[in-house]
Amino acid sequence: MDEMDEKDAQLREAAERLALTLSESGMQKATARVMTALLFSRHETMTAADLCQELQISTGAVSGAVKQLIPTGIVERAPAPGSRRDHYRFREHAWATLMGKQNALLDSMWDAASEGLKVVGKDSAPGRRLDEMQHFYGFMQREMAALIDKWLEQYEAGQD
Amino acid sequence: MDEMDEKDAQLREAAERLALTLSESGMQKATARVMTALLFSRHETMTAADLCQELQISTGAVSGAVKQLIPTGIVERAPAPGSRRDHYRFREHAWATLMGKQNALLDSMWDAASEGLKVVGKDSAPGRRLDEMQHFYGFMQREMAALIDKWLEQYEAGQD
DNA sequence: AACAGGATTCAGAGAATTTTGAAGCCTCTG
DNA sequence: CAGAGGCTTCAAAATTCTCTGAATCCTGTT
Repeated sequence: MDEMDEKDAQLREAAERLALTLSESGMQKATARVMTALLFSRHETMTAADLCQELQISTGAVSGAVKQLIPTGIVERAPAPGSRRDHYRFREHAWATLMGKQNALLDSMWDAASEGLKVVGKDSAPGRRLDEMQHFYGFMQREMAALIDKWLEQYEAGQD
Repeated sequence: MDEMDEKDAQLREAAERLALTLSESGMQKATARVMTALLFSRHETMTAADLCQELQISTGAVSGAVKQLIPTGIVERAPAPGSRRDHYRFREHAWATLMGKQNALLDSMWDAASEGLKVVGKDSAPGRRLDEMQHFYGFMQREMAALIDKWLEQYEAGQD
């Protein structure tokens, strides 16, 4: 029965492909690989040792990746009675959390525009550009937050 | 009258700060600096030489940055009758365009989830995670596109 | 309280990405 | 159609980022 093995290989491959995409958009490679390994894993949770083995990276790399992943809310430590090892798990609603965090960038953009407008006033060339920018990011900030809530609601409702 | 100079300095500083933020979220540093220089510039347009001087980078770096910025729709070549140099300009509605492009990432996420679900089925551990993921990104794809349209409409209306 | 298993840290090696600078190319101009 | 100006390209240099692996720290067990 190596049909299972083949499926596992496909799963791991899909995980690696996504990790590559994510690292191309700025995420650290080891971090992305740990994240997708947990996402595509057959297991409910994985230990640092599991991750080392599966990804062929050092314990230090795993530790660093986890350190980034936990505060962003994508991964969490799972209780594992009777085990001294930490068990990690992909967190439920991680995507909503992740997108919410990205809104911090929207804030930065708004702030930057605002900063510029303190100096120049809307009737100048940079003023016009910054005014549009501020308008855009102000709008996005508000609407994105609402959108995430809307998704959560909708998803929870669908789960019944 | 060095009040002007001081304001210029503040403007450039704000530009550099934003460039730094952007480079921290994955954009190439020179690219980010060119972009913010154009955004915060007092001038309507800038030439490659202007950018070299202001940012203290090589012509090659400017050329490379522009090469990235133009296809993404953030910057455009501006007609400049009587000048042999190319003039670059921050594009109107660049933000909406930019965010639209980022939706390509949402597509990738949806695809990755879909890929995994082809292998495992929703009743497994990875299946449940991937199902939520697919649901989330499918939702976001649709709603984000709508949101950008809504902003454009609203902004155009406000301009009258 | 000493030990053992495991997580974390961090300096240094190594890899990958960026930038430079100069050569080459293209396009206007006279 | 020769020359000048300016843009692009690209190999090499520089910088930056990332990973490793060993030392250290922490925590629960005997």
